[in-house]
Amino acid sequence: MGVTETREKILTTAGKLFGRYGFYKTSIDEISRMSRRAKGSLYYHFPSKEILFKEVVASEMEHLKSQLLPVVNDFSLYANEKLKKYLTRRMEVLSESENYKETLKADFYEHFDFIDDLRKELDIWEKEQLKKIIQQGVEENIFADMNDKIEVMLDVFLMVQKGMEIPFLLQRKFEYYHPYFDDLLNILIKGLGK
Amino acid sequence: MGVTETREKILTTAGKLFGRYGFYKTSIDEISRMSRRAKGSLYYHFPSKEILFKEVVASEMEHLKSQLLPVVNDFSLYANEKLKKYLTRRMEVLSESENYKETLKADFYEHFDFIDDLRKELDIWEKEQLKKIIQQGVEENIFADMNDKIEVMLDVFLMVQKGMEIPFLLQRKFEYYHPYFDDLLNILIKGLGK
DNA sequence: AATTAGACTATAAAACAATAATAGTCTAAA
DNA sequence: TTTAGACTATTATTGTTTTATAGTCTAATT
Repeated sequence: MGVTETREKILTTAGKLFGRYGFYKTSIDEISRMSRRAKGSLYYHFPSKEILFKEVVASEMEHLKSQLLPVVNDFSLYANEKLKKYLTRRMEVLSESENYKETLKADFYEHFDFIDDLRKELDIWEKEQLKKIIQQGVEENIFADMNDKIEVMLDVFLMVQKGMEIPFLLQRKFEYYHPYFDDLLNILIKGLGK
Repeated sequence: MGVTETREKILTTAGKLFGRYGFYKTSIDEISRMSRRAKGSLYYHFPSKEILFKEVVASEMEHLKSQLLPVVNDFSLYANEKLKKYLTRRMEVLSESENYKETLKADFYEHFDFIDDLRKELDIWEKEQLKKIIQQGVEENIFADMNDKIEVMLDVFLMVQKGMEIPFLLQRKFEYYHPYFDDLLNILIKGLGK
């Protein structure tokens, strides 16, 4: 039994339990029992329940990145198609990311502030990717050049994304609005156009 | 003391209390006490606490409409400016509508289904107004004609609006994002453009 | 160095029962 | 149409006891 194996087992079990029952309704003893590892083992690898949860969320965020990166780096796509694909894929992946959703829910009534730095990190990463796409679009002469306004616009973009997360991910309206989502993106992309 | 006077007094007092303490933390006895009307009087005018609250919300919605209608009917404005003014005014008015916000909060954990029909009514009204503005823009040759797609686009519009309500109205990000809101609207309007 | 079982503690949550608050009704009077 | 106030059935609240939980520690095992 290697070190990585135990750590990984704990992490995936915790991911499933937290994802299903939420942070508060999942106990360390339960994770220990279900992963078939001693409690001491959990605390050998993770100093606290919060940090364990944080790592679970972090791995979901890594998964999101791993799904988005190929889109960003696919240079057979024009910037407008790329942006559309990016945003669609993003929602698809997040709609399966139970623990990310859990943090959204929590945000509403209690707020897990121990997750804040992860969120900020993801925001920065996403802004970088979106910036690349928009700059590609400017070079391809399909997006208007916003010069110094680009940073502000990226903030607006993230805000809109976040605004949609609650109805889409928590109120399960993504499936319902999926057919219209395409039209919304078309408007957005046209709005960015030259 | 006329009939209308008592009804009105109860309604405004209830509006203030519900707006400040929420539906559950405001009691009928409190409303009775603060409005200086007997409990029997409340029940003479309003058959239940729920319906009283509903009327309070309804009056906030009427206020919103009264603020938006002059914008819609101001034909000195081009459709793009009009749409921008409409959406900005909408957020401004709603950010002061404490009981509307209360229903948003409730939507999240308990959901007041006795308010659903009011919401649906407002949605229909808003779609009508937005439709007028968009059609005006098409006639003015500044918005692209979306023909049969217009109904779908209106749904998308409402969805985006609702998506923004939570961060804007509940998480008080409206003030923070206010300077960027303008840029967002510019993109949206350009996206609708010819 | 990594893992285990299990005892242990301080704190937080659940369960329960007693008490108070509340929505809604009713009456008799003004 | 409005009032004061008594009344009831149902919910909340409060305080107390019991149980569950996060986190620690140890001694043994691999």
